[in-house]
Formats: sequence, C-alpha cells, structure tokens
Amino acid sequence: MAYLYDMTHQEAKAKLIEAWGNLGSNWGISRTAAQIHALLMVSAKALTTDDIMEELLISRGNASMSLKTLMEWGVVKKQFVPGQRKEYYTSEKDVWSLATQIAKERQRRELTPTIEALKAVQEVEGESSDIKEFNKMTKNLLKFAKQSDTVLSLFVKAESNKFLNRLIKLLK
Amino acid sequence: MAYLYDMTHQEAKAKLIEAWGNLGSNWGISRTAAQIHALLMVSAKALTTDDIMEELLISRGNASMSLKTLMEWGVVKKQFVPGQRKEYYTSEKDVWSLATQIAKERQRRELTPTIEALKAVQEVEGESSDIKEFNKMTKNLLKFAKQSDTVLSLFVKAESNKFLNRLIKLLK
DNA sequence: CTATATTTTCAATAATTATTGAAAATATAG
DNA sequence: CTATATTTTCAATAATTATTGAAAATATAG
Repeated sequence: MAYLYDMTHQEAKAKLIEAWGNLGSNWGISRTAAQIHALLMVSAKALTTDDIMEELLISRGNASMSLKTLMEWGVVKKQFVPGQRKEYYTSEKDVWSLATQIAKERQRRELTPTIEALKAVQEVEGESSDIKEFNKMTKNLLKFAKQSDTVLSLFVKAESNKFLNRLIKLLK
Repeated sequence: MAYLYDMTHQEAKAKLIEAWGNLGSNWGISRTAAQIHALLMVSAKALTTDDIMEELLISRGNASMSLKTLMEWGVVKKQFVPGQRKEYYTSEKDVWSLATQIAKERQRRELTPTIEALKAVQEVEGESSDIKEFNKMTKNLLKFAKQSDTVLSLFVKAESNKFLNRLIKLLK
C-alpha cells in the first residue's frame, strides 16, 4: 500500500481530513463525522465501516453513529454492492450539490425555528422606550431572517454551478 | 418594574433570548454569550455587567468572559457614560451591519484557514485512481471555497440594505 | 430455519466546553 | 497616594458532548 510517491498522498489526505474535522466542529457536526465525510469525499471507491474504522482509528459505534448523522445531512449515501454482505458508503462528490444539501439542512434546523420564534414575539403592546426598541429590533430581525430564507431557497433550487458563477460575474 | 401590560413584554423578551441562545449554540458561540447579545439588542439603553447578571442569572465571571467574546466578534461595544464608574455595553442595532460583522468573522475564522489547507494539499503526484479522485475533489473544493470567499467579501464590502435588496429583486 | 456476519443501540466513560466564585488586577474618586 | 469600586482572570467544578465496546438487533447465506 505504501509506494514511495504515495507518502505525499497519505500526508495530504491526513491534512485534508484534519482541516475538514476542524471546520466541522465549528459547524455543529462532530469532528469525527466531518473526518469521515472528508475521507469518503476523496476516496475513489465506496468504503465499508471497517475501512473507515481502520483509517481514522475510531470505534465501530462511533463510525455507525457518525455515518447515520452524515446520512441525515444528506451528504453520505449507502451504496449497494452486489454480492457483498457489508454496507458500502460514499459521499456526494459534486461540490455544488454538497453545498446545496448543507444549506438546505441549516435552513431547516436553524433559520426556520428562528423565524418562527421571531414571529411569535412581534408587536408587543406598550409605550415604554424599551418596548419600542424591542418591537423595532424584532421587526428588523424578522425581516432579515425572511430575506435570508428567500436567498437560501433560491440557492437551493437553482441548479449548481451556473447560478453562482453568473451571480459572481454579475457583482464583480 | 412589572406593569400589567408589561408581562407580555417580559415574556416576549425571554422568548427571544431563549431563541437567540439556541441559535448561538449552533454557531460556536456559547449559549450565554448569545443570550447577552439578544438582551443588549432589544434594550433601549446600554446595560452594565450587573444588569446583565441580574436579568440572565449568571455569574460575574461568565458575564465578563461572554462580553469579551462578543466584543471580539465585533457585535457588542463598550459605551462611555460620563460620570459613571461602571462600564456600559450596547449591541450593534443595525441588523445589516450585524450580519456583515458576523460574516466577516466567520470568513476569518473558518473560510480562510480552510482555503489555506486546501491549497496545501493540491496536486498530489501519482496515477492511482485514489490519487486522481483526491486531486479532482480538492481542486473542486478549493474552487468552491474561493468563490464563497469572493461572495462573502462582496457582501461585507457592499453597504447594507441596498445590496441584498437589489440582489433579491434581481433573482426572484 | 440455523448459523454467522454485520450493524445498531446504549450504558459507561472520557473528553471537551461552560460556568462559578473568589482572588488578583485595574481603574477611579477624593 | 489611599480607599474603594469595578473588572478580569483562572482554578475548581458542573454540564454537555463525544466515544467506546459489548450486548442486542438485524440481515444474509446456505
């Protein structure tokens, strides 16, 4: 497995996995789950739970739970391999649908509940300066949250590449 | 302090603080810090550490540390009040500069290091299918990260309201 | 259906992160 | 400068989250 020129590949892979793990832990996904995601992204073939355990030195339970989370996020899928008893896992490889999928999940998990909460606290009765400030602020926050929601929806619906590319050119 | 009609205000405030705390804990900011931020956002006047401790029932140390974090994020500022020994704190009230500020911080903390890591692992030597897949994937990830970076920069530079409003109209 | 491989669940534990509260540091009044 | 108010730091502790590993559940071969 360890060719001479392969060392660089192994090192680069380790670095990527580390970086992705760090990013993930800033995003509410566990470090291990993010690392599994990175590993699957850069693997040409689908991997089994055992492959993952071996490469990342994690327990079976951890691998199982993390894969479950990643599948809930919609970024990892089981792949059917004929004649094989074990399950094989792969990641979405198209970076744009990956981003779309993540945006969709965040919208569902964060934006939607926040919008609901903001709606619930709109327009409190009263004349004190604190109440006026409260109403002004929650109104603006709701407006902003709704706009973000619209933008995200557009992003999720627009199919991939072309959309943001055009957008970037438009604004440069 | 507790007028009859004020109950609704207190309840609404509590709800907002709770919702913001939840949101914050999905964003790598501590629950308490996010709650302090919410409290300051909807207060007409600047508050002291003691006001905050009393309202949120937290310790002095916690209040001090959380305010420090919020100031690092650039969303809370000290306000000078003449003739007062205590420090007064306020939050940025303009929702758009708030969003801009947060975008800027996330760019600095997450996007920039990720881009650096991706650059470091580009173009590994070798012919195996795994190496080819690795190179393809990291290339696409870097491209995507750079594009995101550009978009965020534009967002941060463009001054508030007008920018996104026009954008939304443009894409609807 | 039985034997075996494989995956999932979950209580126990480890690791990490948040919080307290008091001591130390700093700032201000006089 | 001294006395006092105020803020910050930080070790100890609490709370939360991640991880393990083995038992239970499920799936497949034959």
